[in-house]
Amino acid sequence: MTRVSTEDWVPQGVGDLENRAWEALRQNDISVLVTAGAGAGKTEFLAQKATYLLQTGICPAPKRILAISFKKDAARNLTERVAKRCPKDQARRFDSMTFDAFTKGLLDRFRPALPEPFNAPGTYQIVTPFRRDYEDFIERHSYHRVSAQQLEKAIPLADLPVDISSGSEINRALANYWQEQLFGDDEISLSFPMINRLVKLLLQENSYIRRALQATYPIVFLDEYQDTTYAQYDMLLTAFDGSDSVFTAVGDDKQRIMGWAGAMNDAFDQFENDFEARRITLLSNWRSHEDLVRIQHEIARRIDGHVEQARAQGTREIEGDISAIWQFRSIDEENNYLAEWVSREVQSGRVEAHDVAILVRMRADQVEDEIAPAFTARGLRIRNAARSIGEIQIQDLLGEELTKIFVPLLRLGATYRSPDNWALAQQSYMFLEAPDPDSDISQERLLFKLEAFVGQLRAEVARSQPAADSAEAIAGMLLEFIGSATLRQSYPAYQRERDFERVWRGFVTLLKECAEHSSSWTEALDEFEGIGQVALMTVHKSKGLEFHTMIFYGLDNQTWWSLTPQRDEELNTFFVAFTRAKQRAFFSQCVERGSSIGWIQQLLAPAGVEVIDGVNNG
DNA sequence: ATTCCTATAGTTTTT
DNA sequence: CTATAGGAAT
Repeated sequence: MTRVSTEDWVPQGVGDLENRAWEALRQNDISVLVTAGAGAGKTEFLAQKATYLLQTGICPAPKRILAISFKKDAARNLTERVAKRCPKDQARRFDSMTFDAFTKGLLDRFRPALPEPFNAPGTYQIVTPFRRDYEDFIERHSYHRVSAQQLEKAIPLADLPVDISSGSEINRALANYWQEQLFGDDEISLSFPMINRLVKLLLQENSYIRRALQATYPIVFLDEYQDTTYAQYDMLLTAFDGSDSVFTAVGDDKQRIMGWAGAMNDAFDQFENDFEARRITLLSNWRSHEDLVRIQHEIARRIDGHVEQARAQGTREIEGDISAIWQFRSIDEENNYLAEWVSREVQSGRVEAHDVAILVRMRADQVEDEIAPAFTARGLRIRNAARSIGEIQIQDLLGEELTKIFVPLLRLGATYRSPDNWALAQQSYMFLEAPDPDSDISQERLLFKLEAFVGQLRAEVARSQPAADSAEAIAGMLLEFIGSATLRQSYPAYQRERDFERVWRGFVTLLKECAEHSSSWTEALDEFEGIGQVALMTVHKSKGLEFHTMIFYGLDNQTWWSLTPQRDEELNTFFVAFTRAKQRAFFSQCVERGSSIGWIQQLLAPAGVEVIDGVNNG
């Protein structure tokens, strides 16, 4: 279709790229490793590179690009950016997904092709075993020389089938564990590391599937590469063994925060060796302004003595303090001050509530209970995106296709004129029903049906006050109209009943909850979508996100017990938190919870970050 | 039976 | 950093 020559191609939707980004973009015959600090636009770079490869025909139809991210947010973000920049038929050849979605997808399609006994028939459930579960298993079978931790660590590393010929106890325990997970219960129970091992086996044993995969994807992107686990990397090597596929990995060693979950220590060196990759470092920071970048550099230098100074490209829009450590005497004092401060900032119009994030080191649910009352008292709501609604977290639920289809319909039901939602509803309905493109009549008929349904929905919404019952009834209407069979056929992720139910139940539950404490349906929907709410999440969850103002809740030696100069990954976590801020980054510390962390204060002091008495300050 | 010492684990994610 | 377990010393 619309093909552009490589010389004529220009970046889409952004001003320009920095020189090194251009260089990395034009490396198409060899693999590249793009290292760049926070806010360098690594994701945008991948979106541009995908656009370039698709538009210039370097990735010609029917070949596709595979982009692998860690988080659903990130994967979706990439899809959306490419969709915005490319015509439909090109954007459709860009497959962006998480590592786990990629492996799970392969497993779901090819499970019967696995060798015995791993092709055991029947549905499976996904489990996330805790340390306790491994301990129970070990105790039940009396493996005296094996610890729960050993077993847990061994699962993602051991190739299948587990070799028990050596007679080592850990291998016998492993083999037995697999046996039990496959045949011990009515239903097969698999954890993500287990799915990874099954897919590795599948790809290793089945050259047909492997070759098909390689032929489909001559180009592979890896986002947040620094957090790739040994198991994931091993699976990738197997999948693309002997292929000519060209890899582009982007990442930042300073943001490596998943070591505890098995992320590689030497990911960058390994990649350079295995893929004969060229390493390119980007220097810009598009997210934060100069004054913040200067502070970030102090932390970055502490993590990596050789790090290059980033070039700040963001503009400072805020007067006064842009970073400080706020100290409080009691938790009450702290909560009230923070709520008051945020409320004042929102009311003065300096920042929108949803552009403020409260980050915590751990236990977001607990912190939510602690601070929410102070915010509610001032008319602000806290959104804990990681809160679980049944078996799904709010942030994941909001990104689901089901939500994207249902929410615009609900909006139409709750308002009279809403062209945007009308367009969205029409678009997804047409996609789901897939009418004959040549038949105007069938398209018109569908539009008519949709209009009639929205009419019914409006009547129902007008008739009922927002409440749990009415919310459930209205959600039921939606599902009946769209049809669960249609939904499940249209999206591979909903094919398994389990996967669909998990999302659907989460949707209904959250809608009910929001309806219960709202006085209008519009308000309920705003709450559902998190509009006008202050985000609360762990640092780990915030990876890859950005906010106008970041407040780190609890910079004390109890919540950060492991933040010591010896544990480098903890400093990385601190760095990730700090670099989420576009304009301002504050930290709160409270004597009631623990004492201050001297060396962090000393690290930040030269950059002008002061310790301030939180209450007498304003 | 009690106290005292030392070693160790805990947090954070992915459909 | 704290909480807790287990062993040694009282």
